[in-house]
Parts: sequence; C-alpha cells; structure tokens
Amino acid sequence: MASTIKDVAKMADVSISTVSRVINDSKPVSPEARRRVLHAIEVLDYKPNEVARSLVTKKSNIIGVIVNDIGNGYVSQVLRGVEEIGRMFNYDILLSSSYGDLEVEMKFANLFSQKQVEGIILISDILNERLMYKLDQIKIPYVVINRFYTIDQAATVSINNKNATYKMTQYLIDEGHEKIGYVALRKDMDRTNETYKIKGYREAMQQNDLKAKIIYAEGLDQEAAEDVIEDIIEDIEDKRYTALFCTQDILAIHLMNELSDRGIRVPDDISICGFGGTELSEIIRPSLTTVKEPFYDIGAVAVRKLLKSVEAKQELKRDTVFLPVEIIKRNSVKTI
Amino acid sequence: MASTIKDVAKMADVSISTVSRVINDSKPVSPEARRRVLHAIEVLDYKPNEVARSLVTKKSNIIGVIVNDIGNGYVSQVLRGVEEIGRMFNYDILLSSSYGDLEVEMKFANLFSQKQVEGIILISDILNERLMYKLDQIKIPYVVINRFYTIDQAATVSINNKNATYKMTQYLIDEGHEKIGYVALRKDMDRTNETYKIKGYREAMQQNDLKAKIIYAEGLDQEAAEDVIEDIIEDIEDKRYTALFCTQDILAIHLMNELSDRGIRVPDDISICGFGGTELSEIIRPSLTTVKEPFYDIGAVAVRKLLKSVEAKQELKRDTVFLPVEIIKRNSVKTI
DNA sequence: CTGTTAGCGCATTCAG
DNA sequence: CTGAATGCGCTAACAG
Repeated sequence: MASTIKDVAKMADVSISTVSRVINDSKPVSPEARRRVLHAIEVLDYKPNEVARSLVTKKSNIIGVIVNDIGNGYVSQVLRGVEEIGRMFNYDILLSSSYGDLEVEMKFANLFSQKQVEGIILISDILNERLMYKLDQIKIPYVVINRFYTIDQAATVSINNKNATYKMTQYLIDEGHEKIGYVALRKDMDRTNETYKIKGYREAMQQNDLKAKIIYAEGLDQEAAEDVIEDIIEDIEDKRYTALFCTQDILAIHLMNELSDRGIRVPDDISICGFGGTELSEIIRPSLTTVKEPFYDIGAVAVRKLLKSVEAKQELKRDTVFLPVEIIKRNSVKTI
Repeated sequence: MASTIKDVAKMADVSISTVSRVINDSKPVSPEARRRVLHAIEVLDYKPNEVARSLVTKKSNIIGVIVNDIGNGYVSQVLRGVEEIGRMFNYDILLSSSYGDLEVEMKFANLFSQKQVEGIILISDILNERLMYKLDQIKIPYVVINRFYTIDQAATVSINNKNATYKMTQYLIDEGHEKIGYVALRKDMDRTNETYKIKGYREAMQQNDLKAKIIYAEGLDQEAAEDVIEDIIEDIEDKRYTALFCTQDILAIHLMNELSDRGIRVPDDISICGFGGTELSEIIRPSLTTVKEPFYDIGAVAVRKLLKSVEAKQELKRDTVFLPVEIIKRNSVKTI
C-alpha cells in the first residue's frame, strides 16, 4: 500500500495539516518542521493521492478529448498540440474515440463529466449538435475543432478557408495557370467549409478574369477520385485544364494516382495541388504542393483557450480563432 | 452545481445508502423506494461523482498510456486498439506523449500513479529500462509495446519478427526471385528486433540455397535511403538484385522514390517490399507489398492482458504474446 | 429491506 | 506557526 499523508505526519511527528502545508506551500511552516516533513516524504516515497485531492479541491486537472478516430492523421496531429500545451498548464488528457457515433459521443461526455473533467475538446470530422447542446446544459466548457464543418455557436479554432483557397489559387495563377479547376467535396455543402473554400477560389479567379470551374467529388477515396477523373478525362486530354486544385490532400493523391494510371504525367501534363499539408503530401512523388493547415497549432490554441477560461473561471468566449495557413510549394505544380 | 447523492436522497425521501444501493444495484431495495430514487435521479439529472467513488472503492477505472509520439502513425494505430478494448472493460485512458524523453516518461509515471491509474501501457520506439524498473517498484502493472526493441523482462505484445521476414522472403523466392537483398536498420542492433528479422531472412535464403546479402541503412528517412541507393546503385544497374526487402515501409517508400528519380522502375526493373503495413504502403504507387503488423490487435491484446490481470488482482505474467502477421501482396513485387 | 455511521486521503477552516 | 476538527461525495459495514 502506498503511504498517505497520515504516515508522513506520524513519521515527521507533526499533524497532517502541517504536512499538507509543506506540500502545497500554502501557509508558513517552521524550518524545522518542514525539514522533518520533507525527510519523511523522501523516506516514505510519499506522493499525494490526486483523487483525494480532487475531491476536496474540486479540481481534477484533467480535460477530456473526444475524437472521431485517433488513427486519423489529422486527429492525431491536432491531438499533439492539445496534449503538449495541456501539459504545460498541468492538465492531463482523458481520451476517447467515437468513430463517428453520435450516441457514443454523448456517452463519453457523461462519462467525462462524472470523472470531473474541467473541460472538453472535440476533434471531429462530423458535426454533433446535440452533444454541444448537452455540454452547454451540464455547463462543461468546450472547444470544437472541426476540419469540415463551419461552427458558429461554440468556441472553435479554425483557419480562414476562403482566404486559404484564395491564396493558393492566386499562386497557381502567378505560376501562369489560367485553366484551373477546383475539385470540391459535395457533401452537406451548405454547412461545411467547402462553401468558403469555393468562394476563395472563385474570387481569385474572378479578380484575374478567369473562368471558375468546380468539379464535384462524392468522397475522398480512390473510388471517388476515379469517378472524377472519368468525368473530366477528355477535358484533361484536350488541355482544358492546366491545374486541378483539390479540396483535400488525400483526394489529390488519389487523383494523381488515377492520372498516372492513364499515362498523364503530373506536373508535366497537368498540375495538381492539395489542401491539408498531411505527412503524405510530402512523401508522395511528385511531392504535393498544398495548403498547410497548422494542425498542431489548432490543437494548441484550442486547449489554451479552453484552459485560460477554466483557470480564470470565466465563461468561454464562443468565437472562432483563425490561424494562418501556409502555401507549401513542391513539385506537383509546374510553372507555365 | 451538480447534484449529489444527498440531493437525490432528500428528494426521494430515503437515506443516501438506499440511493447508493439502487445506483450500484448492490443490495435489494424495495420497488417503491427504487422507483422514487430513480425518479429523483431523473429529475435532478444526477450523475455519480466518479472521483468520490474512486476514493472509496480504490478503483479509478483509468489506465495510463505513455507514448513516444501520438502523431506517429504506428502509435496512433496501436492506440486505437488500446482505447477501444479498454473501453469495453469500462476503462478510460489517460494519455501522454513523451517525445522520447526518458526523464519525462518517468514524470508521467509518477503523475499517473498519483492519479491512481490501475495500469500503464507503454507504446514507444525507444527503450526505457529505468521506467520499467520504477513501475515495478511502485507496483503498477504495465505492458510494453515496442516495435523495435526486444523486451524480455516485462509483459509485452509483439509479432514473431523472425517468422515474419522468413515468410516474406519465402514469398519473394516463390515469385521467382533469387537475388534478394535485405535492407536493415543499423542501430542498437544487438538489442532490437532487427537481429531476428535478419535471421528470418537468412534462414529462408539458406534453405533455398540462395546467398543472403544485408544492406545497412543508417536511418529511415530520405537521406538514409539516398545513401543506401548510392551504395548499391551499380549493383542494381547490373541486375545483381531482383528484389529489395526493406525493414520498414517508410524506408521502402523512400527507396522507391530514389529509384524512380534515377529512372529505375519498380517493379519492372527491381521489386521492392516493406514491413509494417502502414497506411502509406497502400496509397503509394506502385502500392507496396509488405508484411502487415497487426497494430490494432497489438494494442487490443496488450490492454486485455493488462486489464485481465488487474481485474483478477493477480500479477501480470511477464511474457511476450506473439501475434500473427500477414503478407500483403500488392504491386511493388513482380513475378519473375 | 433500510438508516446510521465510519472512513477513503486530503485541504481548510478555526482556535490556539 | 500548529493541531483538531470538518467535510468533499461516496461505499460499505453494521445494526436494526
């Protein structure tokens, strides 16, 4: 059995209050008593029981993180930021993965609430409004991180999607491209960031007197990429596109694969760029020119926002913090 | 303020013991009392405080997971298994990332111990013997998951590395390859699994009267791949290798990239295969033939082993559980 | 079946 | 500066 504050008190021949005081440095203790206490702590290898402490202080120093899927590269990158900054604030992370099940997420919220987490971070690709409503009800502060959906009613950290696609489109134009297609994801579009992304693209095209052309994909996987390519293969062969700007790296990569299977070379025959800046985009050949989202920073800023409000005991501001993106210029885009 | 057991008792007009009994279903309660309690719980939206409960039951239902880096794909895949199975046992996960700092890992162990975790899972690429020693001392059961190092003194889950490389080598031979090189990682080799991997490869070669040839890489990154290729480029051009078996997927992919840069086609000019079965191996073109390590299962089995021993309150068996691997046949290997 | 009591390990009044 | 006493929210004897 691990030793308790009582054991230390007995050994140091003081009361448990005194021991508590030297541990927390909460009130003056005579040098002599302190010495004895410290010595006893050392000898007994005493470590305060955080559970007992939490019960009385009502501070668990734990935040809950509910993610869609830890195995997802995006999620785990954001999680890095959350974990590292959380730790700087002396908070531990209770982690759970919902695999997209909304009901499961609700259960986790309850569980975490029972474990007295001081706040929750949601990292997901889906939107769970009921969960947010519930968290509001039980008054647990939370920050939402969602790559796809636009969140308005909660504290969240994101990038300026419109600005991001604008910049990339402008970059392509600066490289001499005029026939640029944007491959968008058609899914729940009215509530997702895709709307903003398309706006940024359109705006850049318009301002350069270029014609915007949106190509819709039904998903991000290989199959979706195949469909897209089949739809536009003739246009590509007829050189009616010099560049394709994809809404996600993974889709861009699948597109490149499909193109390559059909003997179309990137970037010689057509330029491709992505969005995300995932690890993949760097390793793939040709390496992918892409918009780098600051995943780590998003997590870091979110947790900082959360914990600052927790520590200050004042309500979380329900706004969106926007972080800057970076255009990573690599080899999938050719200068014309 | 959230409601407590007292509030429920008062509202249901029973004692707190009765409330506790219906919550835990620990002792018979009259239907009438139960009804009233349940009603009160419903109305007050009462949720038991797990911290208080932990304090008295001495069960936190939390396990600590110390990882090298959550951002690492291997780690996050294993973590999936740990999380999902842990949850089946009704355990939550306290997560921390050490980024390879041994001292930091020691601190986490202390922290977790103070938070009364019931066990710890170590997922790492490095070896921290002091940490294991410490966990033994403070008597926290733990399971080690380490892709690289061979662990003998602790409970661990792994694959049979020798058998795995044997099988892949045999597969290559079955495909008609005779001049097969094995690209190994030269680093701490006497304590890592590389030794076993090489053994498996050698054995398969020997049994087929083929000459084994080990090529050493100094790392897994692009630079290391470049060095390897430079070392053996002439041998490759002279067709003195028909296949290269790489000790890790990522290295195989970098190798493929380097080869492609030099105009050598995979698998037409040379076959390549990897080890790991990471997401990358599937997406890359040509898709990589590889040994698939069951990352998810490794995590799942590890946590099951840990929790079974915890629940049974009997000491963890300090052995290695071996899980089967699978040869994934894709397009980077050509039949000769 | 039920209520009273003690106590988990600790922080924090309140006297001294 | 220090100790005794109280209670955080809950479970688990114990007595009825």
